[in-house]
Amino acid sequence: MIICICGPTGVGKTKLSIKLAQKYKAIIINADAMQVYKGLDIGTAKITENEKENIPHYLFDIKDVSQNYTVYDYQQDLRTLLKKYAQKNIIIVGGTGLYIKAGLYDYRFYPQKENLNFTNLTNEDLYELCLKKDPNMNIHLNNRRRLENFLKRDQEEFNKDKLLYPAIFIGLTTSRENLYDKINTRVEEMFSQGLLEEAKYFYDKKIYSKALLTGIGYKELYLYFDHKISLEEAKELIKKNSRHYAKRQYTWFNNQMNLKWFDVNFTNFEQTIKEVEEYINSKC
RNA sequence: AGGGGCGUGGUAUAAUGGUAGCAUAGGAGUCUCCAAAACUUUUGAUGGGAGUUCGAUUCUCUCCGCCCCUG
Repeated sequence: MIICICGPTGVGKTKLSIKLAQKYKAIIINADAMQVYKGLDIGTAKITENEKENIPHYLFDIKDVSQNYTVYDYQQDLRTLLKKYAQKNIIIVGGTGLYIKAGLYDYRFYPQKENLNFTNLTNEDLYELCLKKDPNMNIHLNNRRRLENFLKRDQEEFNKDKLLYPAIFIGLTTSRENLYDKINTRVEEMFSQGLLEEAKYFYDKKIYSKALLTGIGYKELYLYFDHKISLEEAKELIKKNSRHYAKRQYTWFNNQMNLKWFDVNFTNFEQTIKEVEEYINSKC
């Protein structure tokens, strides 16, 4: 049995994953694009060793921050584990919708042509080339990254909505107001737990990798260390970027995946667990 | 209390006696390897009332609110 726990950042996915793993004697697999990196602990709200309750956790801390990790890598890693532990109960938990979908659904990745150079071409040029390649492509003119990717890859048709690994999809949610409140509080907590020092460690080592320049909580502090913004501004920016991120997560989960949503009861989490368990039991 | 100044979307601002603009926050969306990413789209405003005027957010009066100075 595969249970997949989704939802926006800060809603309580990790907590639920432990409870369900205990109940179903399951292993836990990470589905968060940033928690794969070693050392990004406080800023990614990664589960601590103590909190793991001796439950086996996979795909956490598997990469050095200076390494790049992509959705393609994740798909491979996840599927390897799904095969290896096919006889076990598995809980996949994380907020990176694309990773989850690419892993469980029929996504196919093909090698890209590295010899192409688009630097002399305008967006309009790229757009024309894309249309020539496929008149039905629907990438927006301004989305240069996607246009370039589209030209770098030749791919067969496939059905991205075909589920290869049947799973029970659980979505945790709460009111937007409540969630934004949680996010703001959590950022404050991260700072009191030492987020600043965590980021400074990598900054002092002059590591400017993808993980640190795109990870929320790190990229903003890098701006602070570079004296581009104040600490207070960095903190507010982290909160704002987290809110934006949560919003995009909702858009993805609502429109790209089919989840069973559960409204989290923060004052009585046991109640939420009970509801989720009842749903899982009804599905198997 | 007296004198002066200022009130424009949630916030910060622009402009005008004739369709109130921009940014940001907020909402919605797209989605095949940077996804904690990239991109698209959109709801909101002239403090209240009265007057002058064909027409007032703009000019006048008044009330309310905020700020500064004096006491």
